[in-house]
Amino acid sequence: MATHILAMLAHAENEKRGPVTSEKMAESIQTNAVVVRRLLSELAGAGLVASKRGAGGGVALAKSPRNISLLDVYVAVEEKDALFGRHPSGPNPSCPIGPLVAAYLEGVFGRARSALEESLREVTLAQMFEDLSRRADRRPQRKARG
Amino acid sequence: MATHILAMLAHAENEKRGPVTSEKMAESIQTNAVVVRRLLSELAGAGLVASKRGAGGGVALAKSPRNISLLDVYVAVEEKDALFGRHPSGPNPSCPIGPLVAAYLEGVFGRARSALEESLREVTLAQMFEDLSRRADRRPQRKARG
DNA sequence: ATAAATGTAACCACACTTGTTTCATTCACA
DNA sequence: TGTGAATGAAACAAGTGTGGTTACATTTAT
Repeated sequence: MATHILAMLAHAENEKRGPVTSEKMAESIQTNAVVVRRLLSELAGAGLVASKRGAGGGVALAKSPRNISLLDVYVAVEEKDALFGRHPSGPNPSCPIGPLVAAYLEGVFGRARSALEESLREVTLAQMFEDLSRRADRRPQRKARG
Repeated sequence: MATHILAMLAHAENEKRGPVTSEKMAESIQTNAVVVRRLLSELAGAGLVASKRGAGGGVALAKSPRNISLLDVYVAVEEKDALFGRHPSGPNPSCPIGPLVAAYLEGVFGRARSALEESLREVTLAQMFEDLSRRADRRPQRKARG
């Protein structure tokens, strides 16, 4: 959803329209405006978007889409949770291998996470937007062009 | 937890002990025996463990630990969920880029997932067990050797 | 002033996971 | 053959996380 929002903002910027309201975006994403604003709040906290309050206000990208990577989005929105589950109970003194297994898996999944983040870092919003536009052009068989 | 269980089973096999009860394992993992059995049920469904019911029964590895990869475990236990969140609402006809963004991200995250699975495939239970044993040997400063 | 818009808090609904109890079933063994 | 040990599975409670909704304070252009 966050990526969808940013894609819309990039699109708006591309067409030199003004700031977009959370209402409009919620309509497009088919969710509630507050949900959008919750995400926007996280994105704003990461410096990716800037909002203008009051009438005629709305939200726009805070940086060039060339300077926003998917990693930025990922970190802003998803980074908080552990991504891979471990068992909740703490280490058991009677079983010394418990923490060892945990550490081992942490290593394996940690490397995978790093690789994921590397590949996300290499894709910018501008890049994705361009890819998407090209793909949309190459597929005119949609019933309505909206 | 599943990996912890399998490590214990590998350990039991290594010491030529009989099948291990879910009760014992629950004690070591510090959780309920039913929780262990739930995991064991998934692992058994994947052909990784075999259980013997009745008195003197328990669970043992169904294959050599050299033929069980961490990918097998991952697939057996975690594979069902999407691992990366997408928004739940279906595609919106009024916004043609929605599904495109979703597909794009699916591509990016799909590649990451493949890379993770590749790296998991290369680590066998036997390998991990050996690494862990060596690490445990090199760290004798634990209070009790349990 | 008024209307439009964000920002935020509170609450509900839903799903998922873990933990727990309970019961049926299976099997070894005396 | 009876008893106890063990798995298998169902049902339920509790905690957590997310999305949806309402409500309201705040800001701002007109």
